[in-house]
Amino acid sequence: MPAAQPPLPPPGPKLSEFLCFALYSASHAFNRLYKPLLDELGLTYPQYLVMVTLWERDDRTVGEIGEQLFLESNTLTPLLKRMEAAGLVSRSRDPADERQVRLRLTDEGRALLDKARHVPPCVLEATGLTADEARSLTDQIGALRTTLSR
Amino acid sequence: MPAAQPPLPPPGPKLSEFLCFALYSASHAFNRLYKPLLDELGLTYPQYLVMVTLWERDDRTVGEIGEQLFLESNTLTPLLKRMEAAGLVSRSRDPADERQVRLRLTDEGRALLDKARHVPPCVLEATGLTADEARSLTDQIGALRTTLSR
DNA sequence: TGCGATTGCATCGCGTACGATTATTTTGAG
DNA sequence: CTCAAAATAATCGTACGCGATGCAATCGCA
Repeated sequence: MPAAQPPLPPPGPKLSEFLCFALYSASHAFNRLYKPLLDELGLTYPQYLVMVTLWERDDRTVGEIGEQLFLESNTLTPLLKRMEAAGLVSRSRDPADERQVRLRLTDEGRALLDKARHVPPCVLEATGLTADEARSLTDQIGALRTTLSR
Repeated sequence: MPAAQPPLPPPGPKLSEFLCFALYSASHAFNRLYKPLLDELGLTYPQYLVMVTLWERDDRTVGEIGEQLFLESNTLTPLLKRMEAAGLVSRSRDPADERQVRLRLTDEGRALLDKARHVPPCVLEATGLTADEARSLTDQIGALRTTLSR
């Protein structure tokens, strides 16, 4: 009769199988890739995301930007102040509703768009994906985020 | 003859099409999902990842853990000190190579595995994905991370 | 109209991330 | 065997994220 299996503790989960860890580590890998590109623009990665939202549509409130980026004012306020100090945006209370702060691109902030145009193709190339593959993955992950935040 | 197109500035990239932003925001969404689950264990998310690596194999150096998690000692050292203060791990110089610090689970740290077993299935359920779908997405993103970090 | 509830932003504290630097130990070429 | 180079953590400064809380402006309902 074969020896009984030793009562090894059941194994824990394997790190490599964690979807959350794949996202976490890939997100950091993207950050490291962006760093040198954004250093040339004087932006951090979250600051770059704010610029993208403002290049899409200018004159937004803190809340609107936060809705786009899934961030709260406790993160955005200091970040936006640094961007204001860097001369990229202006922050001013909305006269029609003094609770709101409106963000507007300065001329310098608007001009940065042209210097930033090479970034997305450069990043896409580093992913080694075709545009279609990247879009598909982006959509899958976007759908996942929507499911998670419920 | 049709009017000439007005010389609108070419549009910037759309945030929703950014793969990096999908990863970034989904990663944060996972963090928010994990928070209440890990609060019960007294862990933060990166600390949980460290525990997962140690549950897989105990008695690792800071560098080995960093290799698994893609983190450096500047991030890990303070994090591990907090885990030591919480009584989950011990930190001690390797007598055979005094440069290295070896991390070992305490009894309490080992015991936490059982309290943590419900977390992965709970998270998988929140993703709304089947195990196969989750595995496929994990593999795609893992491959992407490998490509990016080169 | 008055006033409590809500909204929108700011502040504070803690815990990551990470570039740059430092200190200590080990390695290895000559 | 020696000493410069490499390896390994730790330290420091800056910038996120975010829970908790504070504060002023607005809203809504009696």
